[in-house]
Amino acid sequence: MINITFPDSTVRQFNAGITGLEIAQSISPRLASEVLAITVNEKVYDLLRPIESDASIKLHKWEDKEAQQTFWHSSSHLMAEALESLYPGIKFGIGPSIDTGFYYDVDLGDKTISEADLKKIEDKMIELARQKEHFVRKDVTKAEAMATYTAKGDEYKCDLINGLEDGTITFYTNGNFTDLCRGPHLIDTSVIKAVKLTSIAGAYWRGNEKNKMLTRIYGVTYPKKSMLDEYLVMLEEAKKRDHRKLGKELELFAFSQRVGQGLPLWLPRGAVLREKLENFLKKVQKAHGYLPVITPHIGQKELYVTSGHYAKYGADSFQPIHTPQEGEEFLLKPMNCPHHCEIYKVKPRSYKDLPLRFAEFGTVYRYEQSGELHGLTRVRGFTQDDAHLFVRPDQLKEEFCKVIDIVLYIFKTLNFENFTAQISLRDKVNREKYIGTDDNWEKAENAIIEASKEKGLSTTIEYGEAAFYGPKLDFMVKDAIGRKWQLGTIQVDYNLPERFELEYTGADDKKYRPIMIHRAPFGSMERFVAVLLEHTGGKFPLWLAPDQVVILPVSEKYNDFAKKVCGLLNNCDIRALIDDRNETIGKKIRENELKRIPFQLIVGEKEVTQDSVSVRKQGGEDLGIMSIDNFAAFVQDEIKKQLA
RNA sequence: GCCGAUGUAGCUCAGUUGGCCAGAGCAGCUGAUUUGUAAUCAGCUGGUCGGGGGUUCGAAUCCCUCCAUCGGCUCCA
Repeated sequence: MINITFPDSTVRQFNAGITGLEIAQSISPRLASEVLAITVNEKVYDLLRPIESDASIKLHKWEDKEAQQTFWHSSSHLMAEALESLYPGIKFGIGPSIDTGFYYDVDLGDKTISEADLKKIEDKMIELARQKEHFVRKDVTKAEAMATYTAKGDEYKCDLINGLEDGTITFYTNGNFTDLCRGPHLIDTSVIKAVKLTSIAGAYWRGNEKNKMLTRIYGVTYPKKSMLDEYLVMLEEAKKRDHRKLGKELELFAFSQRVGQGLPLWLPRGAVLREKLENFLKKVQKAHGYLPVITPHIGQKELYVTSGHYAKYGADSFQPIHTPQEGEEFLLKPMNCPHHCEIYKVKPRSYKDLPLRFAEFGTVYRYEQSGELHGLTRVRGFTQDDAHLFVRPDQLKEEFCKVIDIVLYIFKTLNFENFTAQISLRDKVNREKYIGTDDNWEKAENAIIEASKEKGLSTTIEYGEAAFYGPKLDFMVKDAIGRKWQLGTIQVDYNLPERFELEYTGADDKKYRPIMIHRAPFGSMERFVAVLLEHTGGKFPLWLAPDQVVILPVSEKYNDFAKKVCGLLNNCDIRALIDDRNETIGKKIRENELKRIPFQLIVGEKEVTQDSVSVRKQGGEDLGIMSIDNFAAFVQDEIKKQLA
């Protein structure tokens, strides 16, 4: 007999060799029919894999990530089986589950596959799924595994097997398809009811651009047709919210081939939006003791040689600008920190001066590969809401906490309710790519971990994700339709103070080295606006909306009254404008609705007589007739509430 | 940068296998209308069909090349 511990800590005894499915059956038939995977001592198992010794377990239904991963991983094997039957001789790379769905990398030889072929593959998958094919696990020796794939002529699988340890290799078979695979898998294919192959793309074998490019087929499957439909609706919604589309429609930003790819042009409405965001953050920063600084867009090459960035990124950057006479070399600044270090150095600093917090909305230029550019989220010229804090070692944690406070305040104000923080540390093994001493790294990593804990953040730790000069804390937000975005970042840096020989004088009159914190709560103005657009679908909070109120005269007769209303509102710092085109009121309402202007004021005969306005909220809600003063007070009150 | 796809008026899109002067809706302009909560009517203007080169009697359509965009990959200080 073995002891099985359940998530609620109860312990029950079973015969050794019991399976997850049998445990579920012992609880209820319903559970047994819904369970998709089981975690045994932190490892996800097949439901039919025997459990031989004492273990703590958790059964997973669809709602659990573990169940979805198993489901999608099995789906990728199902797709592979369909592909093999439709394209004999096809070779397989890897086919994992991903956040939503799965993919499989395949080598079709001289055949090609296009979007039009996906339907055929989907149909085949459904056909195979209905045959209730069991996923059968089999332990194999390394030699056997190698022999199998050598015979099959699949060099990718051979490559994978080479990297595996003998005794840990397993095959899984479903129907006519056998795959090298660690598992786990579903019991059989019959639970896969709905299939959608979403796209095809090229992907290098093992992610290395020197290797052959394979064809990657993406797909997603669900246990119910309705779930797939829901997912497809979400995708449609995401398309509608695409910031590139909204940015164009709402006239916020544009790109010009003549100006250059990846170089956004901010249109008047976008510029207002951006200015509001900047002012909002400036106010918060002022309250937190930040000092504004301004630095040039270029700097001598020597500056970046000193900072170490030139050695690391010089070759992949915009190349130096040469002066005509003296042969000097300047670089477009790829970051603001070296400039801020020089500001630190303009005079001797005392321990009493610290922490020093230099803030700048600094525009930087980075040569991103052309295939990487994407709307406002990945550009070649962008403005960071940057600041560098120079602190004493005893202030590090406290300052870090304060920065977290600012980030949290911003997220709250902009209604990002769902966020997590990712702590990025050094790779555990591979350490040659990082600069700085082990001792300093450890101190910095601990400061981040402690500060996050103190602030009660829900964090994940990623090894190997740190910047080359220090560990960092990144904030990931979930937008209105559940997609994850990385926004703010806080980074500890022991390296630049060293390279720039930054110092302060201690109470004992000795010289000490400050620690630097890089931080950008928005990340960049471009990226933040993009995420905000997709989060809100273009319906910005009132305080941010480029135009807050539009006044719609019912006919041209009321234009003068509209002007008076507009003037009064503008005097109250409310951004109002008049739509005095010679159009029907219906058309004006429609078009201003589409511009997502928060309030529409309809003025006609009735309003003029009563010296008042009829208020329509974006979306159609009728707030009735109000005096101009009351409306202004109402708007100001709403804004105050949003910024509280 | 790599693989694949796309590029027709300011915007969204038609344009059969190469064949008269390249089309529509919206936007813009002009006029009529003076409007009450999501599109008033009419007329007009607007295009080197992404750029360049080629094949052909003839190219938006076929080929080459460059550019840009989109989906991925790699990358992201």
